[in-house]
Amino acid sequence: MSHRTIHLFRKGLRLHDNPVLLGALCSSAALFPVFVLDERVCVGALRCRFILQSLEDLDSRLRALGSRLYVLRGSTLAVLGDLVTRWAVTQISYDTEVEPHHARVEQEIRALAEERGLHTHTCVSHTLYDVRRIIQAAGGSPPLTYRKFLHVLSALGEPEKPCRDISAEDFLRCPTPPDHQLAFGVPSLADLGLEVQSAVLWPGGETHALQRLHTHFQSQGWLASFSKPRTVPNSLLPSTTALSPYLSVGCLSARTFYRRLSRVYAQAKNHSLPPVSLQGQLLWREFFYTVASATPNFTKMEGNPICLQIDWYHEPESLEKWRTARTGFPWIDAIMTQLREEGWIHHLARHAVACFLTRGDLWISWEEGMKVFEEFLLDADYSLNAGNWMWLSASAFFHKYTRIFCPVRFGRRTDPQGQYLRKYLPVLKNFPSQYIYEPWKAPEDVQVSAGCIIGKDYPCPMVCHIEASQRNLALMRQVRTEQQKTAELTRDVADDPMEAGLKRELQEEEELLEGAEPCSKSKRVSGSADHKSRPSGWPPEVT
DNA sequence: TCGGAGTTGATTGT
DNA sequence: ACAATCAACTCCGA
Repeated sequence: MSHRTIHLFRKGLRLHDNPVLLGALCSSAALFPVFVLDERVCVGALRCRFILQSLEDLDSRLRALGSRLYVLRGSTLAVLGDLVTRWAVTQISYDTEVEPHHARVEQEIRALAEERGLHTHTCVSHTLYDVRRIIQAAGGSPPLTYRKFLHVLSALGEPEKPCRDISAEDFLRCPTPPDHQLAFGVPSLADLGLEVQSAVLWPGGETHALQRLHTHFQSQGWLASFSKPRTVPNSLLPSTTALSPYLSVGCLSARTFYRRLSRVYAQAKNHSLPPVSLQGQLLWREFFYTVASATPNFTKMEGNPICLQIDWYHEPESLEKWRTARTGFPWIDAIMTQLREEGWIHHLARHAVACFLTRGDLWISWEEGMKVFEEFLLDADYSLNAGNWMWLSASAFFHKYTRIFCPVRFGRRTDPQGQYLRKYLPVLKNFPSQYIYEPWKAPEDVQVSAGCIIGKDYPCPMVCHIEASQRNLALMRQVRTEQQKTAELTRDVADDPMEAGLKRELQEEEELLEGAEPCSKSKRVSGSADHKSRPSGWPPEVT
């Protein structure tokens, strides 16, 4: 076969372990590497910068092999339809992705191919396994706990091996047509109307990804003994690999990383295991991809069958304080600052701010937090972001909601001097360590000599953590009791519709007596005024 | 119906 | 630093 092929890059911005591109090259006399920049690529400026850098890198790696990357703007389908005609294309290749937006585009591509009589070439290479195989092996529905997930995987065996790197020879039979003009170059951030002030800590691209990977593999002992809960959320340099941004756009292949870890484990006397090991982290990624692929409305609460239905508060001002690092809790604000400026924060730091926003303190929907993370995280990912937000808000997967992170003590445990806080919140840098996690408790003279008056130079804490978390705990208990009742009713309906009807009437009567609104469709705790009111005396007067 | 497990709490004591 | 204790929820399998 000698096709004229468009290889559509979406994720998978790499030339190592890229089986679809390799396969397409083998069957092509000409191949056009294409990336379509649509508005979804430019959600946040930091991430957009990262993606543009990744495209630049891909282009220069392709150039080294005698090819070029063609970057176009518009909708994928419209761009492809146009290029197919212009370049007399006979085949389109692309990685199969599971998230709804990408799946929709794939459907459109298949329809286009059908209409124009084109070949398509595709398979999965973003995850360790094709998650459809996992779901099949699990009997049709995804496992909702990690252990069960691992159990299902044990029946599937090891993930597929990464394929060989693509070399110049692979491109020999398909030279770049001479019409690669300025029009197909990678645009700058400014071209897209975006601007970023902060320095580049995580330069995008396969080259950087492989360099970072290489550096980590110099410390094989560290890789083998890696244990996630033991890593420190507030170290000044990442205590984990921080390869997630590269994995998220496929600058680094999860299969390559996994395989290389297997080799290290084989050499090590003993090594850590999932869930805490490094391979365990890749399997967490796989876990959330699997569940997300089989759950409708995975990034929403409503219509999401695995998500607890909660009447979260609608408090735009509180949300904005959290988003812009003005909660008054240095631990929370430092993390949000690192997130906004650098685009990467440690997993446990994500726990801290997510718990604070949702079930811990503010009782604001995890969807709001998810959107903020989507805007700022370099590694923002449809499945992982939503999955972890549901986890942390105890909406799904995780149920021990009585375990609430304390926004003062959690950070202090691993950084009692508050170095991390001083770095990201310089306004607090002169506070004595004793007060730096709760500066509002510092006497006036201490505040004066630190050059930072609480309530003026740095905000007062926006809530009383003890009171808020106790109130939220009670709310959560209520939600779950209500939901349990509904579940019982639903079960009864299946058993005995008549009796269940009676029971429901009785229950509604009860609720009317209590002054609660009967709500037959979905049981939610009412976010009534007494829950919403903040304790009067708070925030404390600044003396 | 009961007991054990669930990726990583907080506090207190050694 | 590590262990025991606290107080405690949901799900699942026996």
